[in-house]
Amino acid sequence: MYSIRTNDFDIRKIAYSGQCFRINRLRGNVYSAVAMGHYVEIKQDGDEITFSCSQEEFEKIWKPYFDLELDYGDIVAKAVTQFGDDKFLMDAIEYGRGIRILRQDFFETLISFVISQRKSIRSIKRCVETMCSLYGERIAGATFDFDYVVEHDFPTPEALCALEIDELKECGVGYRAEYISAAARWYLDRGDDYRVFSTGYQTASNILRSEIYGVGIKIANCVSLFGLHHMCACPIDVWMQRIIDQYYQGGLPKWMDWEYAGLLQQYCFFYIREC
DNA sequence: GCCCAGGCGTCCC
DNA sequence: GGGACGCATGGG
Repeated sequence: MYSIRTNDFDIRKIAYSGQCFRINRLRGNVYSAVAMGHYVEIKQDGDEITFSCSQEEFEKIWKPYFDLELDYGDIVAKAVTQFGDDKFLMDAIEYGRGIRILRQDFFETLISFVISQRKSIRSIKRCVETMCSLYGERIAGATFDFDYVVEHDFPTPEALCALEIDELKECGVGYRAEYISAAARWYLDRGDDYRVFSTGYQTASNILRSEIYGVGIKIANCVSLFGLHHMCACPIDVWMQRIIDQYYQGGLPKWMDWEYAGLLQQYCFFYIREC
């Protein structure tokens, strides 16, 4: 086990923030997470966060995954300075305090958000979990109570690419099976190209949107934000559109041009869904 | 039965 | 470029 103390971290809000689909509440203040080929449990008591893994694994895997090098308090302070007159945004930030933008695996993020279209978060989670248990490699990790539990990693691009459409449909993804297959093939053929990873938001987003069948503007923005950590990417889904219509009279708020618009978007998304 | 869910491709203008 | 429409599936 390894513990840290930090503000601006709330595992409950992160788990329900809709950016990741494999963090789940186990009981009370204990959550499980599967990412980057690892399983971990996380317990939060106030500002004390305990991970069911070694310090080495924390430093290598979970510290970057939860973006713990970045000072979110500093970003929020800047947002308050610049957009303090935006009442809705200030309320959303206060409510969502503790949410972070995770540094998730690119391929997992791509496939997960291809699945996400016209689905509820609950339904996305079920599809992703089924896909992992059917086609993902087995991994082992430690819990708080036992030193060994078996889980499944997210499937590799090779694994998904090799599947028939009907096999993908066994995960409950419906018509998105064709999109998943196309995205996996794209990744194997061209995705590991430096173009996508070593370029800025605008270029990366355009590549994703124009080259991958089934990826439009919204999913390209989700992948840019959650899979490439371009913090200016600001996905607009039905919930964000609702906010724009109800609180901004249909016009885009000023903060959406900001370099951390994606983080602010996440606060707003979480706020409007829970309130 | 109906409507909705972290949308997109296609068709048509 | 923008608007209408169909799309698989599960939950309320």
